[in-house]
Amino acid sequence: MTNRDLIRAFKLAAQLLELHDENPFKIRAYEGTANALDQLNFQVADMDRTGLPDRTGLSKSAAARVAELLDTGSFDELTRLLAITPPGVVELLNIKGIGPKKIRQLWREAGIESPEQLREAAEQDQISKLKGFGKKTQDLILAALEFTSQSKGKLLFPQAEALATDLQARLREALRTEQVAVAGELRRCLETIETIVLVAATSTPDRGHDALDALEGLAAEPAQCGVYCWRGTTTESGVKVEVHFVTKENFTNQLFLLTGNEAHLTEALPSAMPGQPATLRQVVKKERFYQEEAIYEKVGLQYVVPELREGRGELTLAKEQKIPRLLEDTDLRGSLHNHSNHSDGAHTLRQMAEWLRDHQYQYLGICDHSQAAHYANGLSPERVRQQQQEIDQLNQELAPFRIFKGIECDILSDGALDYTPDVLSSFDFVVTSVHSNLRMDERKATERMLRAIENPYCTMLGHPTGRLLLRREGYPLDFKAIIDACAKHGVIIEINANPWRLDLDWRWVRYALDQGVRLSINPDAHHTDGYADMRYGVLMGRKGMLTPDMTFNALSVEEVAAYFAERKANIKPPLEYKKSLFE
DNA sequence: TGTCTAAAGACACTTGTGGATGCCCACAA
Repeated sequence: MTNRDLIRAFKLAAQLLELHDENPFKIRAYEGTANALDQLNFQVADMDRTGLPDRTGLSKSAAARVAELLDTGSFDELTRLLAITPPGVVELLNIKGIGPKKIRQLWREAGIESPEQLREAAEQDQISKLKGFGKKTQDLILAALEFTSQSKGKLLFPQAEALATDLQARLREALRTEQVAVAGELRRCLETIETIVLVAATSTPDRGHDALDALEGLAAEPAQCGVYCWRGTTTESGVKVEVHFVTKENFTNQLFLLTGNEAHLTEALPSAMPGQPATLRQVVKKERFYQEEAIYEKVGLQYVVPELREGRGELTLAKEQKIPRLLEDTDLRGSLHNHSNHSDGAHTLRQMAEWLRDHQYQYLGICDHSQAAHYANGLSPERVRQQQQEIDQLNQELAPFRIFKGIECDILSDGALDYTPDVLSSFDFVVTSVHSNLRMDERKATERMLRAIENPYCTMLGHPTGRLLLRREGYPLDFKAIIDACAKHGVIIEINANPWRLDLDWRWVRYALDQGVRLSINPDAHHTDGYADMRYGVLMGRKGMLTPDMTFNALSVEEVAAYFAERKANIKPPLEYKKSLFE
């Protein structure tokens, strides 16, 4: 059981207490425990139970509940609360936009006990008639239900990858072959995965079937299966699994056919002569290959890596040998946009810096939350000053490693930044992000963001849409206008590498590059473990053909320092920005 | 629930915002 699981349990208990209208202070206490656990920089499960309160700073009874969770998977109060709540009502807690109080009312007054019943009632216009609800809330509920149902049966890339790796290992063992490969969406590194596709070379597919049928957590769908194909779903997430059994000789051809999307495989080949195969699929149907490179070579194309096989113009570029050398993990020289325990991170500045230094990176950009983000312990100007002093000291000690003074500055509702210019000018760089008022329409959201981009102190745009994949839709934006403005004002755009975000969406990367906008792979790490997410950002960049020379944090520490210094030197504060005319 | 000051009982809520509804609920990390 990870800290995440513990946090989830305490949050659930708090929500259930609220649902049952219990003591508000008790609710607070449970939320407090969840928050306290969130701040820890070690896994509670690894610790000696008797030392829990001392090491975690939790109260005795909270620590006892944590111990109970670790031992039994639940605690008394949580078990009691779950027992008196219909499972469907617990499910309602996952719907964005309605909280425990509204759910209590839906349950007690309208007898709604599941998302399905809620949908029916909303569709029949019954919800809008309840006290405290109206037409808008009803529409919001329907939209949230729709989003939740669309997210069903899908996994984030890392979750799907872990599952696929496990399946791959099991199949390798069962079939006694190394030739088991991941194909499909996962091999193309899509941000969310609906079907996990594997290809296995074997002359005994029945053994593969037996192995898969015997796996716990996997349910076969016999109607969809054949001798050479096993299909089913994972019981926990509902994500589909598809395993294709092929002969050794057909392995490469099948892997190829099961990797590229339909558009990639059926796009007319730029060089096709009459009588020759007209598409990549036809090429592979006609001839047997042992290397994917040979397939492209056969038709005079540059090799196309799997993550580019989306049918978005890559074949035309391949024809002209114009697919660039794509960004790789090892190109990154530093990590910008990370948090420390000054705001809501788990590690100290020193820990965040030393981790990067010890892993051969040259610099850290620290971007704690700005003052408006109270919920995340955002920094007041005074605390900004203290943090910057600490950074100065650390920089002396850790040189040539360098910590850049940054901030994740909230973009307020009207597009203004969250500090006065004199505070903003104290940073080396400023990442601007939206964290509040996420339900704007496209016009308003775009105007708000444009105003932030035009602000001379804005160095970089953070997670542009605010989306949380499978959990929350981002606000709509006119991306073209946003990217054009970034080009005009020299603003870098982040690819937030947190697997929940992956925002800027990779589908806009090429447009940004074409406008000359540089991108930065930012993990938004709140913990040293979070740095590992940079890998997902690199994958998204690659899907958009991001090159090392257009990646801001592929620059060396000297280049980054020079860039920040020059940009700052060019800021001419407008008259009204000055604190006093007599300065 | 948990902590504090005083020995059982008082007192404490990240916070600010927006939006929908009829005065409060949900959300941001």
